[in-house]
Amino acid sequence: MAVLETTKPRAKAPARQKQLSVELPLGQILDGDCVEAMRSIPSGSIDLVFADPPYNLQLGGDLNRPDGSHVDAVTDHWDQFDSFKIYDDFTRDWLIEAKRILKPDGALWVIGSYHNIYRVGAILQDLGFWILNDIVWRKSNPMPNFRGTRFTNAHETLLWCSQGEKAKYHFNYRAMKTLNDELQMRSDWVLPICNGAERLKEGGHKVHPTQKPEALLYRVLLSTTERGDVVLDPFFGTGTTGAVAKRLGREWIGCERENVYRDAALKRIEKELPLDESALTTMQAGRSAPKVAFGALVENGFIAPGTEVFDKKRRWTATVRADGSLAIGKQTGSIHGLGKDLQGAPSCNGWTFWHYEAGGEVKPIDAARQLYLLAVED
Amino acid sequence: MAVLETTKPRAKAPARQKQLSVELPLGQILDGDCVEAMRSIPSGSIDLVFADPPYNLQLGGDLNRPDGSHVDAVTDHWDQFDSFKIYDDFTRDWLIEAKRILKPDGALWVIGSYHNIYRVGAILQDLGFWILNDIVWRKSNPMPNFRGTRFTNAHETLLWCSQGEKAKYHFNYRAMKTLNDELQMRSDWVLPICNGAERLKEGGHKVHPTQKPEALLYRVLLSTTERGDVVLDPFFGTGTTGAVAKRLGREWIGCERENVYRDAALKRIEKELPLDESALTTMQAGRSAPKVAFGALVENGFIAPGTEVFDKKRRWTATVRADGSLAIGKQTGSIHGLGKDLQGAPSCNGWTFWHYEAGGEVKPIDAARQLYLLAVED
DNA sequence: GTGATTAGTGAATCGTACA
DNA sequence: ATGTACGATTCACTAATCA
Repeated sequence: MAVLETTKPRAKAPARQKQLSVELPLGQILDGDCVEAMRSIPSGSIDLVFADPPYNLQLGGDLNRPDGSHVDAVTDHWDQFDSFKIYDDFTRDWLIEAKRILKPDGALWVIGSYHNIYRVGAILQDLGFWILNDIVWRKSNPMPNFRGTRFTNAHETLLWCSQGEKAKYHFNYRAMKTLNDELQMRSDWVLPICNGAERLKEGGHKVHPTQKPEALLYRVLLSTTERGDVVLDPFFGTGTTGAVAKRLGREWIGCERENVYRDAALKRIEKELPLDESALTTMQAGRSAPKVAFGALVENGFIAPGTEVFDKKRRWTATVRADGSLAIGKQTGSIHGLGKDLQGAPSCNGWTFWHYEAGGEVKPIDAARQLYLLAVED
Repeated sequence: MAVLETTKPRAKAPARQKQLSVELPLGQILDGDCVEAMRSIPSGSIDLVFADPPYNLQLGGDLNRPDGSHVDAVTDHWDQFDSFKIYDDFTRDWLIEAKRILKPDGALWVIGSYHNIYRVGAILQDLGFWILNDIVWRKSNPMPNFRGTRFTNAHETLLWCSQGEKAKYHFNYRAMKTLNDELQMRSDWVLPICNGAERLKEGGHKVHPTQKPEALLYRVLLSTTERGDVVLDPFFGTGTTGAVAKRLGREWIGCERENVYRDAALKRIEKELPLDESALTTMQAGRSAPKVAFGALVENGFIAPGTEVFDKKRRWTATVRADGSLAIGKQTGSIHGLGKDLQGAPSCNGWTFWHYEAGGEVKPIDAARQLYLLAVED
C-alpha cells in the first residue's frame, strides 16, 4: 500500500497513457446496461470509478429488478430475501467489471444510503477491494422526517477503496488540507443537497430524482485524481461526474440507460467550461518538491561547514561537517539519522529537528532549504 | 411498521412483564462467551440489545506520531480474526441469539467502524432485522491521520434495527427533539470521545482500549427504551451500557469474558446513582458554531476557481485556485497566510482583507461566506 | 491563585526507493 | 524477498507543570 502525491508516476508513461486514451470512449455516454458497456473498456485502463448505484427496490409493493424489468409476483414466489439476492447479484456484477477496468493503482468510490450501502460494502470487500475510508456526506438541509417516527435521515455514505490491501492509490493530501483551512480533511463532509440553479429541471420538475451536488464530486475528484486522469461513472444519470470532471480537467466516460438522462447530461456538460491552468493548480505536497540533500546546502554555501546546529530545546548541539554529515563528539550521522539516534526515536525529520542561528534568529534548517530552492529555481 | 411513543402497550401486561423479570439475571454480568450466555435467556424477553462487537481492525506494524511518540493501538487478542469468513460466522452467531431473545417489538443497536460495519449490516439484514436508521457518531476530537495518507477517520457508525419490516418499535420522538433544541434529532450525532474523568484508568493506564462515551449510550437508551425496560449488552466491556441504564432507570444484563473488565464494570456501576431529571440536559454536547473554510465556498460554487480577489486599495490581486488557495505569481497561500505575507504583518484576517466583484459591486469575500451560511443553515 | 506552557493521548486497516 | 536509507507527518482536549 502506498501513496503517490505527484503526477510523476503517471507522467512517466505518456505514450502508454495516450495509446490507451485513443481506445477509450472519452467524453462519451455509453448507452445501455453498465455491465455490458464496461465490457467494451480495456482492462486496467481507468483511473477512477465513481458509482451512484440505484437502490429503488420497492419491497412489499410492486417489485422491479435493478435493470427495470418487472417481477411477476404471481408466478414468482417472492420475499425480502429474494430481493436482496437480486440486488446482491446486480451489485457483484457491476463491481467485478469496475475492478477489471481499473488500473492497479486506480480507485473506486461508491455512494449509497443505509438501504444498500451495507450490502455494497460487504460485497466489494469480498471482491478484494480495500476500504480506505468511509465518508459521511452530512447534508446541511435534509428532508425532515415528517411523521416523527425515526431520526431525520440526514446523511449518505461514500466508500473509497483501492484495488487491494497492498495496492497503491492516489491521495492529494495537501489539496484537501488546503481546502479545509489548513486542517486535515475529515471523514465527514458537510455539504448542502443539490438544489437551486444547479438542480436540472424540465417543465418545473426535476429531471433526476437523486441528482448529486457538484461540490461532492468536486471533492472526490480533487482528492483522488490528477489532471488528465480518466474517470468512469457506470450510473451517469444527468452527468454530475462528467460536468465536474470537465471543469477540473479530468477525462470522463459515462454509462446510462435512460435517453432522457443522457440528453440532459450531454447538454449540461456541453455548457461546462474547463478551468484554466492557473486555477487548477493546487498546493503541492512537500514530497513532490525537488529533493534536496543537506550536503547540497553545505557545498553551495547556504550552511558553512563548522556551523553549529541544535534541537529546539538545545539538548544537543552538533557540528556541520564538509560532507553534510553532523557530528557530536565521536557520534556522527545524517541530519535524520543522528536526530533519530540521539532521541532514541524510531524516526526523525532532520529538516525540522535541527536549528541554526542566522541574523540573530533561530530557524529550522528547513528554512535554508527553502532559500536554496528559491535560488535554484531561476 | 408502527411506532409506539408511550409506555402504554407495555404497561398493559404488567403481570407478564414481572413474571419474565424474575427469570432474568437483571443487574448481572454473565461470564463467558456471549452466544453461550445468551442461550440462558428466554426467547422474546429483552427490550433492547446494544452491541459493541470487536471491529476486526487488522492493523499492520507500529505507528508513530510525527513527534516520534508511539500510538497505543488496539492489539488485544479479542479483536483478532483470521479472515472475513471467520468474522462473518462469529457475527451471524451472536446476531441469531440476539434476535431470539428480543421481544417482537424489541430493537437492536450495533456500533462499528468501516472495518466491520458493512459485514455486520449485511448479515443482520440477511437475518431479517430491519434497519430503521444508520447513525453517524461524528467525533469532535478524533485521532488525526499522522502520515497524511487518508482522510482523518473521524466517525463511527451505529445501526438501529427492528425485528423486521412489519415489526413495531419504540421511538421517543419528543425526548429527542427536546434534547436537540426543539429540532428533530438527526442521524449524525456530534459527541467527544471518552476521556477525562469518565475514562476508567488503573495505575495510569486505560482499563479498556475502546471505552465508549456515556453520552452515546445516553442517547441510545433515551431514544429507544422506556423506564423499566431490559437492556442486554453482549460485549459489556467496562459496562458503559450498564452504568447509563442504571442512571436512566433501565434494567440491564451484560455478557463479558474478561475478568478484568467484569470487575471494573461492577465497581463502576455500583457507584452509579439513578439520575434526577435536571441532569438530563447537561449530558448533551452543545451545538457547534458553524466554521467555514474558504475552500468550502470554492467547491460549492460561491467563488469560482480563477476568480480574482484583491485588497481594498488594489495593491495586490490574487487568483483563486481549485483547492481554495490564492496565488500571485509564484507566491501562494491561504487567504489568511498570503494576506499576512504580502503585508509583512504578523497576522491577517483573509475574510475581510480580500475582496471580489459580484454584480458590479466590490465585496469582501466574507460576504460570500454569509451567503454560504444562509444556504447551509438548518 | 492565575495564566501560560508543556506533555500526553485517542478503535488507525497510516511509505518509498534502491541496493 | 529483505534490508537500509531517506523522508514526511498531527487535532482536540486534558492534565500537569511552570512562571
